[in-house]
Amino acid sequence: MTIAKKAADRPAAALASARRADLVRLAGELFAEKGFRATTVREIADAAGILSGSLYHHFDSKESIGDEILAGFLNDVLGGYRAAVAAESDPRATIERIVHSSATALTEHRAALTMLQNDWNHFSGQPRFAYLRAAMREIEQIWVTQLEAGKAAGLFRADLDAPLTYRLLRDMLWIPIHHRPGGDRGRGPDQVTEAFLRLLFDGITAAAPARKARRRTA
Amino acid sequence: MTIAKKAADRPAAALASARRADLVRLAGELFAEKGFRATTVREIADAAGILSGSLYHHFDSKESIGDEILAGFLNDVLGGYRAAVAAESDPRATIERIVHSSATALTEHRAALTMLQNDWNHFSGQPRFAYLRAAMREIEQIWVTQLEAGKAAGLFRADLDAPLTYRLLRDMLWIPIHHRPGGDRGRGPDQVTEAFLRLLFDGITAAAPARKARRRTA
Amino acid sequence: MTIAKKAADRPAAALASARRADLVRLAGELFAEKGFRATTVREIADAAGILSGSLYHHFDSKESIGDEILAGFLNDVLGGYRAAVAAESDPRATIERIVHSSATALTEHRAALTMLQNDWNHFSGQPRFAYLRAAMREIEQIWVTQLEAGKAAGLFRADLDAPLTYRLLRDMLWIPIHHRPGGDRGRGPDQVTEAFLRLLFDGITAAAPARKARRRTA
Amino acid sequence: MTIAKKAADRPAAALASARRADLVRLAGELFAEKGFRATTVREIADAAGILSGSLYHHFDSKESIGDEILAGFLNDVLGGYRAAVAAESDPRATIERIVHSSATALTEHRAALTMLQNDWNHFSGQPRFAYLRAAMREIEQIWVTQLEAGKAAGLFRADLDAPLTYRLLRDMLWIPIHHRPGGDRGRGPDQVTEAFLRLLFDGITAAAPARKARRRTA
DNA sequence: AATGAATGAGTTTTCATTCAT
DNA sequence: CATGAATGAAAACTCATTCAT
Repeated sequence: MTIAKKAADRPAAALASARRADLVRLAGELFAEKGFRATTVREIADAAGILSGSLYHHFDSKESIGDEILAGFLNDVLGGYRAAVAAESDPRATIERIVHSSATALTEHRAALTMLQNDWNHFSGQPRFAYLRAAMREIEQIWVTQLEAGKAAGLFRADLDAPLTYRLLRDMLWIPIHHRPGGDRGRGPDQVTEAFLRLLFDGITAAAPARKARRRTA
Repeated sequence: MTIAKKAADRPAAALASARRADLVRLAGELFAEKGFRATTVREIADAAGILSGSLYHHFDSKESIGDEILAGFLNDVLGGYRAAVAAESDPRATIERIVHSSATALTEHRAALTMLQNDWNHFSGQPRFAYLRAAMREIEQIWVTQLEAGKAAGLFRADLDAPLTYRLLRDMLWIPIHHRPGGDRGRGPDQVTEAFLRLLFDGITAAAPARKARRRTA
Repeated sequence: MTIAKKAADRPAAALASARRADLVRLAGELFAEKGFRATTVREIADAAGILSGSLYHHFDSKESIGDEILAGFLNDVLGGYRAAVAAESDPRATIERIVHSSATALTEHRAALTMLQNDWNHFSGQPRFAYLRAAMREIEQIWVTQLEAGKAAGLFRADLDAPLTYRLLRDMLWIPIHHRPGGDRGRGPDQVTEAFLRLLFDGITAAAPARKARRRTA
Repeated sequence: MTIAKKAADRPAAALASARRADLVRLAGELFAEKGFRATTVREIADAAGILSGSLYHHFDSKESIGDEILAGFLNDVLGGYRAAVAAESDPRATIERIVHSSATALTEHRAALTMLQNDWNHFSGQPRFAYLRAAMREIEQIWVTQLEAGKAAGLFRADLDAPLTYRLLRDMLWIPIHHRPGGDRGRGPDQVTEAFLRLLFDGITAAAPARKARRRTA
């Protein structure tokens, strides 16, 4: 049920190596900064202090480094989504769980996000990365399901267009980590996540204390 | 005060040329589909039915085509923002104006959005595209100003973190056009815009008719 | 019915160019000398007096140069075979026609032979070169058919194993031109072809005028 | 007078090692399938279940594996040729001996043939493999001598061009084993060899019924 | 305005080989 | 004997750009 590549095709040793993990992390940092395509294997090798050809001792292509990073990320994210759904709370609680777990996954996979944002076109077209589209479909389906359930339960607005709302939300979801480290003076991921949930549930409008209507008088 | 390149830089004929405009549009469509960097000048030339070298009769570089597209877009967008602010209504009305004008600009400049999303890193680093960062700063400043004003006027929640809210919102703003044409069965740009505003102002929670309070997540 | 690639996918100009034809001929000479894989694009470019990258203005890959050479050759060869069969003479005359036309094709496509001999494994595995296998099958089938017809007509030995005989013959067929130019002092292609036909029809044994019988191999 | 490398060059242990012999056999199988150059040391190592670097404990280069295989093969083949000549029968019997011994050698050295066919250019240029050219010269010389002797004895056609006939024959000689295992339903090496000799001596033409008869009655 | 040919700097990738452990 | 990591040289290919015609 997981997305992760089977280790079978290459010697297991290659996948386990500590050096290899180092290189993936290193490459990830560069991808996070400049995007996948814009990062050359030479740059990765330079950062690792080796020659570019030497990378191919550990990976059989640049793509496979990307694969490893993306698959790991989506595995984590989907894991969080599925766990949230499996907990079987009410839709609002489920969404809260989802958002919190996403924030965690994002924090631990900084590179994957940039890669998906910058190079989505590049990856999504290749058969090798078919799982990207599949994962996106599953994520959308979970959101839409929860939003509809919330409507049915009277928790969310009855006039909510669930698929459209998901679309509107989608990119916002990626934001918490998009903040450059140190770019958000004094606000940690938790605060950002809370602000997001607050915005999602309640919007920005102040609760109308004395007025009957929520809408303004003009 | 506008961003557009001075016409003086290049032969007036070139700028006036209908062929040139055609080529920019054509290139824009390709950029919208695949991103700026991922589109080769050969592809643009192929689409135009000429050889790649011939493009350099019209433009002195691929970058300058991108420049033209982005500058035109940001000019429109900033125009809308400034007009909204100049109208001097209350913050909520101003924000509505901003969102509506953004939706219009986005519809007319499909290519620019994809370029900014996919190739932001590429452009934002170059001095030539310094105006991109400047425009983004102006846009952020206008949003933050309006959000703060709304708080001061008691329209928006007092606990709103304006800069953070803007960040959360930002990518959502780009969405309306991101929908592939025909991808949103039956929903036109207007409906999408309305849904966005509704989400922004009120969130997804149903108005609690009989309940005491709606209250937050913690 | 021909093997030649449709010109449709690339601008017709590219296929027609005189320069392009020059380059194919040039590459062919190198392939003939050293084999396809053993020849680098740099060598081809050097021979043409340009940089290796410039070759890609004319071809989209080294493989496609090989494709052009091989397809042209097989087209000629198969043309000769089909014409020989269409002439509807007796099998011996048909085989003579086939051998003569093969000798001609070989003389005009020196490179193709070396490529097929040295790099058969390389090409025959790729889907792009599926026509190679198809052509070989057709050639074999024509030979076997003619050999069987000759047996039925009493022209060829009744104990002839047609498929096996073709196998034995096959490589011999390609030889006439394989002789390095100047390597066969005084013998032109015609003499070689005649010697081949004589060997094929009569073997090397002298006609036994007065002797009783000559033995067999046990 | 043998071609085999002097054992003195490398530690006796290495030559004696059973593991080493295994590796040569293994490499040979891969060479037979894909050719020498097209087979990477990594593939050989993979097949042996070790890492590519570890091969260099047994051989000092990939070339030296090829050397071992080719030298062994040519040693066997030349041995057969020389023995056939030393038997001092008539030319026809000598040729029969040669062909039979070649067939045996080929059966036992499948890899060597593919290597010579695919990578002749690669090897024949190197000083280290000078013995290849020498062996080929000796083989040709023996054939030509036997053919000429047969002509002088009135056994072979007086108009036979001996060097040219050898050239025509040459590739056919290698065939018997070239048949993929299982590719020749029901025909073993012996049958193939007989068919070859029959073709060589008598050609494919049926004995002319009304003439005295060149051939037997069947 | 456009062609056709080329440049040149860069890209990913391949692979035999070396060597400290 | 073998590993694991690396080298280094060369391979095929990409692509924005130039320029004489």
